[in-house]
Amino acid sequence: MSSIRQALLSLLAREPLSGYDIKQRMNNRLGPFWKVGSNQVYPELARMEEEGLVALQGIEQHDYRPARKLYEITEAGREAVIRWTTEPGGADQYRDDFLLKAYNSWLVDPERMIEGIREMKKQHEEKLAAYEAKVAELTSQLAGRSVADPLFSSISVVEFGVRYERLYVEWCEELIAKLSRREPE
Amino acid sequence: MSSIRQALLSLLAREPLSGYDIKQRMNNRLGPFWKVGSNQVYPELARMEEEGLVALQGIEQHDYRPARKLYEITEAGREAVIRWTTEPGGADQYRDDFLLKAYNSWLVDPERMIEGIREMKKQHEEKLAAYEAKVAELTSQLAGRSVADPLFSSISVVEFGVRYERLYVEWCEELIAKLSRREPE
DNA sequence: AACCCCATGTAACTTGTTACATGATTAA
DNA sequence: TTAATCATGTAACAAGTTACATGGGGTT
Repeated sequence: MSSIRQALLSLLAREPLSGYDIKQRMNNRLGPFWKVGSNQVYPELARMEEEGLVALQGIEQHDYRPARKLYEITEAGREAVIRWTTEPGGADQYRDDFLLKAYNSWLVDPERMIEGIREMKKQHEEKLAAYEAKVAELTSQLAGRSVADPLFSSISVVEFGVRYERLYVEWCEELIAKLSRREPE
Repeated sequence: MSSIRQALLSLLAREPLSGYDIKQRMNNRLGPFWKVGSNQVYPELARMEEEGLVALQGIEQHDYRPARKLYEITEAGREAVIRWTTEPGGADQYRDDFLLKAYNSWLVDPERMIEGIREMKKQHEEKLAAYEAKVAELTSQLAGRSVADPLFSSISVVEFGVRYERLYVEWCEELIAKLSRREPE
């Protein structure tokens, strides 16, 4: 059930990682695609170690730095991810504050609203550019890979991101067009 | 900050409603677009009444039924929604469990994965049909409305839903195509 | 001098989910 | 008879957010 547990296991199924690594992948690599705090990562790793889903592979100690605890997934852990991945589940509900703001646009001065939409559009354009770059980067690494390589899965996910951001930007443009048609300066 | 508060106020800005009404609108009308439990609605309404954002308009008593408490938004409440709607905010992070499952698709037997994707696709197709019907229904009510009518805002939001579900279905189709190319029965 | 990076973790707080409780009426 | 609808609400739990704590080394 807990989605964070699944997220951690999904990353560890690919390579051994430390708690810090995991946090970085989630918060930076795929942009704000999935954010977590250290409070969620470290205790969850400890719990999963107790349950035998992950195991401490070793501790790296670089002179002055704090110890780096590398975790690897166990066979039980791998089975758990596979079970979760194949088990049927309902579609998640979509939720976005800005849609609620759009729902209130009738209450607000159109010019003001347009400003806000433009700002939101800009943010999604930036994400779009980042995802597009990521797809290009990953695709260039594709040469000579087996068809069962994790890279194929990664690309599909980032491609979703590209489409999503594209949709968002287009929708913003239409909203702006509708509102300006109504209120010609 | 609290998004439920904003959601309640956004609905009450259009018409007086009871807690039960609000729950219905969120959970049924726009499908699982925004789900809430009674535990969130009723206490939040009480809190907002204390703070003067909403006011009890009256209590309906239909013979045997439990009393129905109708709330209306106050001037302070309306100002609060407008303030929130126009204030700048960062893009929400997108989060969907099924994307994480797709990220794990390399781990899993392609045929099994395809089954799961088909099931997910079906669910999104149903949502798509529901949103499309909703857009048609709302559009037919448009005749003779003022350009500042809440209906225009509603349509924009549901249109987002249509596009989103469309994107999701298309992405599922591509995923299936990619996986079957790899594993011809 | 002030801040960011690495790397671990804890504490306090706010949200959201699931289940329960009441109780009459109506539809399967 | 079983379940659903209306209508309010509470209790217990799970998940997520923000802030804090440590501490040396590097960057501006």
